[in-house]
Amino acid sequence: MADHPPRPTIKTLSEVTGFSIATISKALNDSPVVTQATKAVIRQAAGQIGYAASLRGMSLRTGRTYQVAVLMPVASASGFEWEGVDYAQILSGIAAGLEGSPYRMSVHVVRDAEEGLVTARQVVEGHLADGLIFSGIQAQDARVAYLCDAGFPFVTLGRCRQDLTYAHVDVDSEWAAWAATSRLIAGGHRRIALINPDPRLSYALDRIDGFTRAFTQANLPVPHDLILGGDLSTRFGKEAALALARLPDPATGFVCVNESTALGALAGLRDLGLTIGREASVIAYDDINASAYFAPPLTTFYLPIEDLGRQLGGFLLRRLAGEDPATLQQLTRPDLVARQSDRLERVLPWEGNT
Amino acid sequence: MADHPPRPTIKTLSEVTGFSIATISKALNDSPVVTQATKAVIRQAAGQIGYAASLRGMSLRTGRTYQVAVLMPVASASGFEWEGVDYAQILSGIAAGLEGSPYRMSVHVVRDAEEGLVTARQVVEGHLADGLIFSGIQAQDARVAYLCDAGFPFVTLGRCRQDLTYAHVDVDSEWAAWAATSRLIAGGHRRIALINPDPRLSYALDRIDGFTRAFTQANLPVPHDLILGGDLSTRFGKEAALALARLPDPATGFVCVNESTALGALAGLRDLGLTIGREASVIAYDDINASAYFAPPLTTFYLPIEDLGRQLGGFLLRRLAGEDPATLQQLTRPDLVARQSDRLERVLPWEGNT
DNA sequence: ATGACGCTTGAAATCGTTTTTATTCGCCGC
DNA sequence: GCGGCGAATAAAAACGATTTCAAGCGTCAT
Repeated sequence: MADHPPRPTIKTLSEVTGFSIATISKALNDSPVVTQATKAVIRQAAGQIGYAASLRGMSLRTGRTYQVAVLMPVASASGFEWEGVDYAQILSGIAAGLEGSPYRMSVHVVRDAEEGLVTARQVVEGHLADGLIFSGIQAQDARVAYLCDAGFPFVTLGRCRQDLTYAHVDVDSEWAAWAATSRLIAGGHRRIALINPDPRLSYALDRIDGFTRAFTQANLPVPHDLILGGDLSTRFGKEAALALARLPDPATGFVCVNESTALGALAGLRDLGLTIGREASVIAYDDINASAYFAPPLTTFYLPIEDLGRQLGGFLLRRLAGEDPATLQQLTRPDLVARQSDRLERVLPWEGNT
Repeated sequence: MADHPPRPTIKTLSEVTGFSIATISKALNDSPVVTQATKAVIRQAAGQIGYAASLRGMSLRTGRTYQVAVLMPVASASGFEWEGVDYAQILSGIAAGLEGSPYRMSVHVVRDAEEGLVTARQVVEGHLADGLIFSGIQAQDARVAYLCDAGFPFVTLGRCRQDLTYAHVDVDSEWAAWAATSRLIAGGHRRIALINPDPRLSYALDRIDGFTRAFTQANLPVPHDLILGGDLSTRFGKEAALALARLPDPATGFVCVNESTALGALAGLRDLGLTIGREASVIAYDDINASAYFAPPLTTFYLPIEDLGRQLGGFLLRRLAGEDPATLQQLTRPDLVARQSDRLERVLPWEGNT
């Protein structure tokens, strides 16, 4: 079809300006060995003919790719169930964090942590990218260990429980679970369920820790029998809530890992004829702002994941610039968004943070 | 940190086997000029030392990048509102469609169609990828026109209304809107609202067409005043439903563009004290299977978007292999998933498809 | 015997950069 | 007047592949 004029290379620029390609290269990379006057001339000419260095050529010579690889987990639930994680927002955040840099983002879909390790290996050994971002960190995470060992720049969303120094961004799940549980305890609940993700995930353990702390602080026994782990699907939320509300000593409060499980829990409790807010309460960690429209609107702990993505991108950029990973670690607490009743009849004031 | 042995290049392989790099290259690319015996030796050696061609080198020489660029629209609604489109599923599908090929996927976040055009230009002119995939097609779509003109391989999710031949995958929105509207008409509704996306989008027009056809087929006046376009957020769904249900001659049936607007509509109608299924009915196009858990569960038209993604990837691969775009066009009808009542008191049997 | 012709393989050019090393040139000091 | 030096630029090598073209070498016809 339509063929374009060949795009200018450094050679074109060399012919136009009369300087050698070596000088051009140095000038454009702002090397101190070339005079200001020359630089000015070359830059002007470059702008004139619309020269932009070929990433291919640069890449071959320098070994850098100017790409950042993101390992995107595919929904782990079967049958295209909604899992309530808007990964697109994370990607959007990462892209925003990368903005202004020459780095582009490539996405590798991975089904689970093992496949993530394989892909990470391919990226590192095949030099497919200069840095890596991934999430779904497990308590013992082989990917983190591998990348630390390989000395490859990466940032994770989540922290593993191994003693390794690496850049990461995380939600303070221990705190969030503690706060949610405490709130339900203050609301009069004693039988509180924790609807949790896959127990291999590091933040699943964090949430159990926070859940446990809330009970021990209140001098109450920890209802270990009410902790259930599964995928993040609405279906799991519903099944879990049904099972827990049908126990001989049923759960009345539900701390859900995210909005899709919370939606499921609401559906399950409704099916049992329970009135949410009176006979049962649901509280969730919220990342997509949908709980405000549930019936009833839910009290949640909210943290927009796009912000996390932006941090991930920014951290990786700084890591690529050589910054020490020990300084690139961040833990964020979500905000409480109090909505419809998450208390039982005996309503007590809630004590605030920390 | 730990430094690896340098990974083998074609030169290493040349030294190992004794053949020249030219022969190696041809052998590995299965060129007919090299004997089977030689090929076997070279392949064996390649496997032995774990040789994999450097994409960088290949890319520089051939001009191909072995990358597919995807333009991912960032949520158009402000404030991280949920828009009910799980773009990650689309990406996952695309990756699945690309599987087995050497192509990798790079994602470019775009805020709107104009930015999409700019990015498409960059991709084409900067040779950042060999093919392009994007969605959010407008009736008059500058990106489609540009890419057709440039002769650059691409596949879109959605069709524009210009007379251009290009590869695409689409949902039959006209049919879905017709079927949903007809179903509500058959259920006794006369004041039916269409909660639609941005009217510049091609499928927004398709939906209006289907909506209109349902009324004209039933010899009823088309309620043009009940067509509202906006973003895909739950907030918009709620606001639209509130406005439409408060009219002097209020809407009783609601055909929603997706599940997040439907969730909003339910919330709005609930706020007005209306009982869904009796005083008002909501029906939606469904892509993430969440409506089953709404209160009440919604009747929807369901099409898993991951399937669409897979088609997109597969089509692009065939397009890159030189296939005629005219043969790479597909229109899929979503499946009706009948759930809780979407009828008024006067219940009529629904007439089936077509 | 010799030249042409297949058939297989090798040498060299090429893609567009960066980086190392070499060259040019003016100037200063002795 | 000449060697040396510093500053600026140029030349050449390298990155890792593909592709064009040449070379070697039997075989066969003349």
